[in-house]
Amino acid sequence: MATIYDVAKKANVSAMTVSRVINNHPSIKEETRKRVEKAIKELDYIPNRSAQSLISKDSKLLSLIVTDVSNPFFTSIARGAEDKAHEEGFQLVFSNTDENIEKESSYIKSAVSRGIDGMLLTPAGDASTKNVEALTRHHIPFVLIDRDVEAIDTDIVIGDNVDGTNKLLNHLYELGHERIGFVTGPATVSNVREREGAYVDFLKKHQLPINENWMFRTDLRKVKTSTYIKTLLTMPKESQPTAIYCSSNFLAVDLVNNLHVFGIRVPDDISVVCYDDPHPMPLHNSFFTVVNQPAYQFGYKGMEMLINRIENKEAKQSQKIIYLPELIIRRSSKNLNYDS
Amino acid sequence: MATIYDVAKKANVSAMTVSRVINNHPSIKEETRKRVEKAIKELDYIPNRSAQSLISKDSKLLSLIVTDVSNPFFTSIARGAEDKAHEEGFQLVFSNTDENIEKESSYIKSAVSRGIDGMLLTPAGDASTKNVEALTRHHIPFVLIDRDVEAIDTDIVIGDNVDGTNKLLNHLYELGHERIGFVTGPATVSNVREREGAYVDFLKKHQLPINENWMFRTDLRKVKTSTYIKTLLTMPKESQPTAIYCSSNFLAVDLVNNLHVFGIRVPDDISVVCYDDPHPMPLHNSFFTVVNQPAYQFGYKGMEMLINRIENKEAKQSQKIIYLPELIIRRSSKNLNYDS
DNA sequence: CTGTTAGCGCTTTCAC
DNA sequence: GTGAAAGCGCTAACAG
Repeated sequence: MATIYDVAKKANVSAMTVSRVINNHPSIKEETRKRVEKAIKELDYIPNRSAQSLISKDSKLLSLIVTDVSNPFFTSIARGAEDKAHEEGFQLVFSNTDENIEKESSYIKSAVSRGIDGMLLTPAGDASTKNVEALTRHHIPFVLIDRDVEAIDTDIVIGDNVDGTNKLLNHLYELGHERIGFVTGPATVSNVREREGAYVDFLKKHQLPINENWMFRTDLRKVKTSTYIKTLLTMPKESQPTAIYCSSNFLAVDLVNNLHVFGIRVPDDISVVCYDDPHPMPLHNSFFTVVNQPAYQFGYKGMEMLINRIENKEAKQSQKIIYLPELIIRRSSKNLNYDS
Repeated sequence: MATIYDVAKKANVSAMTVSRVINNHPSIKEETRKRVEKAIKELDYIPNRSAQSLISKDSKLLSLIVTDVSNPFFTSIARGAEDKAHEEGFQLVFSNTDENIEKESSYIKSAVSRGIDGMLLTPAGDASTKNVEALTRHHIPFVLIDRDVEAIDTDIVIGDNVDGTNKLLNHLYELGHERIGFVTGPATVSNVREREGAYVDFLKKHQLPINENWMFRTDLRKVKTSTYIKTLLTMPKESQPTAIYCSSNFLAVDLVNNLHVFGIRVPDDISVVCYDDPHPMPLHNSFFTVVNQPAYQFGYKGMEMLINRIENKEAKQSQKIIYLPELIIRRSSKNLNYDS
């Protein structure tokens, strides 16, 4: 509650001198600084950032928007982002859009009104383009994470979806799987599209059967894989897929749980692999065969680029950082070659 | 970049009128409001929250401090807290203390300087008392989550550590375990202390052996359970514990991974159970037998109490909400009774 | 090395 | 119903 004037009065100096002490201005006599610091401590004075921001136009506040922190993938991104932000003296406001464009829009607006210095964003979908305009109009730098959006020109940290898909499918293929299903999200999300494209390409390249009924597209929020399973069960055994590729960890968990409900065992009856580890603290006996992305790095590196943009105001070439995912073979995928 | 004056000029009214429109003040002629809203839209005007906060003394900004969002337990707390905050029109700044009192102190200071309206805090330890003083001095309401700190009088959401410990130990006891080890964190954390106390009480009550060497206390951040395992291995097989109770999920994961390195199988050679689920999206075949707390509720309810405190400024009786944990029996605990 | 003045963008208070 | 003046807490720009 104490203001800079209270400190000034107590230390017998002007407010300006107190301000200089707070901001470590060099030209302050040692003795004066001591006196001011004493007053600050005695009054328990903490500078008011709102007042500071009003003048300096910077807030040392950053915004992090993801679709859902509960997802271990985004949790790690958040942690990486916060670590880097903290190193550089920034703080992070975080929000979950739940894949909802309107929610995203309102979060972006309130971030702008907060005077944030920059934003790290996992766009909810292609429609994010118009939401992001609010940032460009207000000259607020931002960096995209995990998902690209056409027509948005800025730095981005992203995974190689073709590489990841190939690693996963190749693994299944080597294990003898030929009928491979695909469970995925809405096509308005770039990495969903890319994974889907890579999936189709892989099947074609290896002349594996492509079956519309083996593919299932669901809302990333209200996952309903049981519908999918029911469809599969209408097919004769020999035309059901022997493996399913899920384009996200949430989907895979839901799928495996539902398969279990139907009495279908993984991997004995069917193999399931997915993108992004559902196990945030991998155990030696973790279940899922996955292709894992360096999520912490996504956040950390993205934040680094963001802060860079903030501190070097001049317009510069946009960078795209592409991380390659890593295949982790575990227990959810079964080798068909040794089937008796 | 447009200010309230730009809007005022464009709409041919005073800044005051614009302010009234923004804040939905009733006494504004419909036609004026329309005109102002049009100008706002055209100029893409977004009110400056710093300027607003400077006057109104509220920021609609809340602070959430946990030790580490990466831990699924805290991830859920964060998600619950953010959901409630969003419902009530608040935004959340989040920080990780990594169990570090100094980091906590600096985060609290910068939260105060931001003019946050309140704070949700998982205290790093008993020493948090002095950090929290900064909040009381500045009349900033706060609510504690998951860990109690003596001499801090405020609302708190917490789990019943005695109940949880008993559920876990009782489960082991029924399975025939009598030599039960304990891996835990620093005694400066309230729930660590309570779980430890309950552990000792349980053993005494059931006249089970208490062995100093079966107990291991480690730093919650740099977990080194391999030291512990080495100690156990120096003992003859028949005086090694048959089960180990870990007071947190991180500890259990580290322990099981290290046991595996030493060629000790869980649960075949030794059972391991723990507090708080390490599996954020539980699978039907998840590994750990745990006692699980409603982490999302911790965050949601804590936020509810916090906002309540903020909006009813008068001092009121502190509330303590105690949630009972739920025992989830899975595969990491083995029944000794049917041992051949 | 330190102080004075003015003003950041907004809202409170009082007029009209 | 609307506006003018003053000031929230701070710092940039100048003075001394």
